[in-house]
Amino acid sequence: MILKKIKEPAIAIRSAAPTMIDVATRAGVSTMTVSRALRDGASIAEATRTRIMKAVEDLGYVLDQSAGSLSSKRTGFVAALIPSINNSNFADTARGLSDSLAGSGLQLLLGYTDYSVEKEERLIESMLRRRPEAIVVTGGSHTPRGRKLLAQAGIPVIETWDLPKSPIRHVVGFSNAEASAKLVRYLHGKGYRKIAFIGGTTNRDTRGADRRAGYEHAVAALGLKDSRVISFGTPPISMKQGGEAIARLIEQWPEVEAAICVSDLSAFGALVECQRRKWAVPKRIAIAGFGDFEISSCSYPSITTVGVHCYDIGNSAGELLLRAIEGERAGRSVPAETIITEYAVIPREST
Amino acid sequence: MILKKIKEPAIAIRSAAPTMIDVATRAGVSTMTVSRALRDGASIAEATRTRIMKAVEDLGYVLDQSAGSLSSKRTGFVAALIPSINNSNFADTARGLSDSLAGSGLQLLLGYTDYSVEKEERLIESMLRRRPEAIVVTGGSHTPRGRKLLAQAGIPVIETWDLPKSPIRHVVGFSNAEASAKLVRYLHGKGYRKIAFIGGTTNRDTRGADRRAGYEHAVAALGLKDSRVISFGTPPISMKQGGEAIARLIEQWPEVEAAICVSDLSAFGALVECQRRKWAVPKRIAIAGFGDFEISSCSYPSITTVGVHCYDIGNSAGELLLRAIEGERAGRSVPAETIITEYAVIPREST
DNA sequence: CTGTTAGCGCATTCAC
DNA sequence: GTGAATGCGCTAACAG
Repeated sequence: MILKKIKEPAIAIRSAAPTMIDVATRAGVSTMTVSRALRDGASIAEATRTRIMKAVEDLGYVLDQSAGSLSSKRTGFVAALIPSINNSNFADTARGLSDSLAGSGLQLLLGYTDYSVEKEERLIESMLRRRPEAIVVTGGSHTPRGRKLLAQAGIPVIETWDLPKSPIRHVVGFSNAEASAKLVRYLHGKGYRKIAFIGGTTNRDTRGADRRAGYEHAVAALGLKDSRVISFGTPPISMKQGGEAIARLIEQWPEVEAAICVSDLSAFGALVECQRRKWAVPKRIAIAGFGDFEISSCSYPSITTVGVHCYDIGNSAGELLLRAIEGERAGRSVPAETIITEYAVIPREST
Repeated sequence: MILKKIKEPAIAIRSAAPTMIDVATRAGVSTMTVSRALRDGASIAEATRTRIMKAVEDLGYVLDQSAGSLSSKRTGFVAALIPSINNSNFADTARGLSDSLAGSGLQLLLGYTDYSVEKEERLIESMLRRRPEAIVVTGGSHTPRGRKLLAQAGIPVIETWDLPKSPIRHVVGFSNAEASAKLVRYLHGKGYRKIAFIGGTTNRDTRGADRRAGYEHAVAALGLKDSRVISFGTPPISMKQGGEAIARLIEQWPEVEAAICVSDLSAFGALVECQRRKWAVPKRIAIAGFGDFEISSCSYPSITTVGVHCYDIGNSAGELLLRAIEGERAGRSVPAETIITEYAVIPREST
């Protein structure tokens, strides 16, 4: 893995970083004036400000925000927990969140739970130690202690990507079960009757589990007698696993006409496996995914999926959170809000 | 005249979060003892500790780390800047970094530059305000001020994903130009002579620019007279753009035999476009990518690429940074280190 | 527009 | 094993 290491001699250790006092002394003002000059919006004589900025420049001074936030009781942090940083859906949500925070002076503290509520609990605690001004979590499933920590944190809490039965406070999400059911009904409308579901073995990915539940519910509601569920591995689900799963599926239920995969990544893996085995898609078997990843629009054939507006989930959460923070600051009581984001079946070539 | 502020009794309804004083009072000890109990390794009577923990539990107390770090001068932050959170290569690096930090008590402060050195400069400054104990950046290109900020920060600086000519301090990376050249030589060895390069129009993505430079250098060195470069769009490069680019390539230089794409994502887009247009890959045209994304091993045909150990870059950076932090704490002078990570051409079906 | 005073909540340092 | 005094670097609140 590591090819070679090159070491160079060390240089002298530098002296302690300059503080605001150093800047104030050099500019011949008080620290308070420096503090004002460094924020925008404060009324400062232009000459004073230039003098201060010069001192800042000369000394290479950088404001210490941890000290500032101790005093102002505003850390400028917003915490967000997502299951995985390597999943482009959640990465999009993080981007949407980050974008809506840009300009507010709030910085995102990102953590990933690896689809584990235990790891989430630990992360919640370590995040709260940083005194974030709001916290965004993925999903509505938490450990009892995690839930308690969130509820007692005294900051806006937003659960995303789901519609929890008893939300902690705010929610930005959609029903994964309903979205999945909608996909089943779409396939049914296209004439497919023997529809299977491919997902993970565990319920660690609660959204995946909800999608499976939605599938089973819809299949039953449509009077399609048998539900066919193939389970494979633990999240994060990979393309490769999707390929293995579809092979197992066809082996187990050769009559199957369509397969819904828990995400586009596994759908793509399934699609490619079909191509390798010369099973025509959608003729021999139709394939649908979930999430509208870039790959499902780019593959050949392109993959039918459910578009879930990942970016918007993050973006709306960010805006909601800004409103909530501002409201609490102004002493207003902020009502709990649930924002239901849109989703839509996107028909493509694979079905 | 003296204004007297009367403090409300502790029994008052307090919406404010409990502090260590509250815990200490409740447990009948001093704050110092609480502080010790909350860290591991301190010598505390077991009975005292249990009493304190009970008080913590009862009050729902959570340590305030921003206050702690002001006093201890250790924030527990490590800053990392990556170009994009939506690129699985950089997400892998972030994961590697985060994993190597787990257990050290250090928390990752992630920022993404959107491939812009100007945005990077702003991020460097806002990160430094948080007084991270080390900072990891992607690449060796920075604005002059960004570079100066990094150099003067007084903390370990690690540049990754590249081998800068004059590094700021530590480096964990590889030569993108050489890796790209190696891919050219591999294709040459397979008999290809008319080799093209597909990349972005700008030099914003400096790693992409290096790969193009490496391509041109290798093509010249091998005596392949013409270099064929197709440029499209700005980073982040998408699959779709790869598809458009290959169409333009074939139109412009119909004789072309092989195309190297700046990343696997554009390579995949190119591959799919060829399939749509019934251009056999690799028969009509061979395609190679860069980065060994999951998709290049999963697609059909699978895509020849350069594997670059993204996770290891982050992981090694994390370990290096832990050594450096520990060294500086111990007063040792830490020599500048350059860790060159491996890369390898991974031959697959597309060439 | 600028300065003074008084903490923010914790950990360091030294006592005991 | 525990406590008291002190200050980290900054900003709120007020005075001028």
